Amino acid sequence: MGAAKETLGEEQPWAEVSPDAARRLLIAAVDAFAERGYHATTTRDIAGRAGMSPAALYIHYKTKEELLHRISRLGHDKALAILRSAADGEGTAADRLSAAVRSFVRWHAGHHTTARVVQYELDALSAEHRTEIVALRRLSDAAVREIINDGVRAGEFDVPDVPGTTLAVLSLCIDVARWFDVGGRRTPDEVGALYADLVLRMVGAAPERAQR
Amino acid sequence: MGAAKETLGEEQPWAEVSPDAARRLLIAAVDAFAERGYHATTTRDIAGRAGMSPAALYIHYKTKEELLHRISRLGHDKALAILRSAADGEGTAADRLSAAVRSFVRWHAGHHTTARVVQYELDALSAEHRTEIVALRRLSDAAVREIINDGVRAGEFDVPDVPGTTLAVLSLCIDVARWFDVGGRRTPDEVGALYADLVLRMVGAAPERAQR
DNA sequence: CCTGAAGGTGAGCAAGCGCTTAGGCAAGTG
DNA sequence: CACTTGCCTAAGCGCTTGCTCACCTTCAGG
Repeated sequence: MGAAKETLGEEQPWAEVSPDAARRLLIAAVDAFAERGYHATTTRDIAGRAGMSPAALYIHYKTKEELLHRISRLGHDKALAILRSAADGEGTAADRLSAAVRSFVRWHAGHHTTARVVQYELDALSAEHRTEIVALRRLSDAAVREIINDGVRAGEFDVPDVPGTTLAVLSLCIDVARWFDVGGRRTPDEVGALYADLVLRMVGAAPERAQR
Repeated sequence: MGAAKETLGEEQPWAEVSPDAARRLLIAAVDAFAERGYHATTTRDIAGRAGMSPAALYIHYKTKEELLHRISRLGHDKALAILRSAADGEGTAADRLSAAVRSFVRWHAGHHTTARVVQYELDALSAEHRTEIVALRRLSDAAVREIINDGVRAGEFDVPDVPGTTLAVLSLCIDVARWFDVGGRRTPDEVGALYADLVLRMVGAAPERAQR
């Protein structure tokens, strides 16, 4: 399915950020924020990682917070696109929920530095930027809730508390960014598969392999 | 002061911290760290919330990091005690897993300010303190894994990947501290009940509709 | 009464912070 | 050529940070 867009998964991250110096600064900021947190990161550190002087940062970004906002915005856009692509796909609700969780988790594990900044540094955003981002998060919530509602309507799922289960599913996936370790034994693909199975259990979908 | 009654009939939190001024400072630090994060909190802010001058902090604590360490240590001790109390209880593995999740989640929701600091400010600890805390976390992991293993051995659970599922269960519970909102519609008890049900589904325990 | 310990304060230091400014250099355009 | 434009740096400004220090107050024991 979607053979023409097959290569999009391998695209260069942050390709939409230009010019080159701005992208280098943004990547350096992602690394630094993920490693130490936004407030513990200095603008000198970011510029240093990008191989530039501290003042260079302010040519491409108005403030340190604008850098965080750009990262958060792009990351949330990407995360939402992943969820929607799965939600709008073909197949049963179980198929779509499984695909959504698998790809969402794979992204959080594979891009865990970015995801960590995106998911855990919201408080550092300005009030306006935060409300903008929170709106995006509600759309993610709606995408997942829609799949679950479809499954319930179709009789595939058994979910007593749809909003609560939606919250739990998203929370479970998001928290992958906190604990995922590149040096660990699990690959992003493996975690995605494990989590897809766990989530299908949470919604009471009939197990595919054997009935019990 | 403003922080509502978190005790739920239990004893006064932080009762083990003395003298009184040290406890007031610690409670102020918990509030400030939870609200703004460790690095964004100033020692002046902590002292101010406790109604004291900035210098007073250093009579009771050597550094700002020692304050965080004390909070983190006490919080992890409490969380581990909750898990172990449920793990060592009576009943089937499903009963014990359900009880563990319910009380663990209830604590994370009811004491979400403390839990937020405990779970999300580990990186701000010094290297030595962090390894001490990480050891405690491994014990929590072991407590949950033991219950799940018991259930698998007894034929109560169907869990293909025990370490992975253990990780997911703990991750799910911990993340409650991130999103729980006092102003929200759910009480800590309700979230605990919902999550206990979800976790039983994750381990493939036979649904006990009568049980709640 | 005096004395010393315990617990507090006001003032402030050295370091580090986010961010600004003045200016340099290379490339493109009339 | 002169001039603008884009990108970058060295220097540093004004402020805040974690933390210290000289000093004050309270109070129990002799």
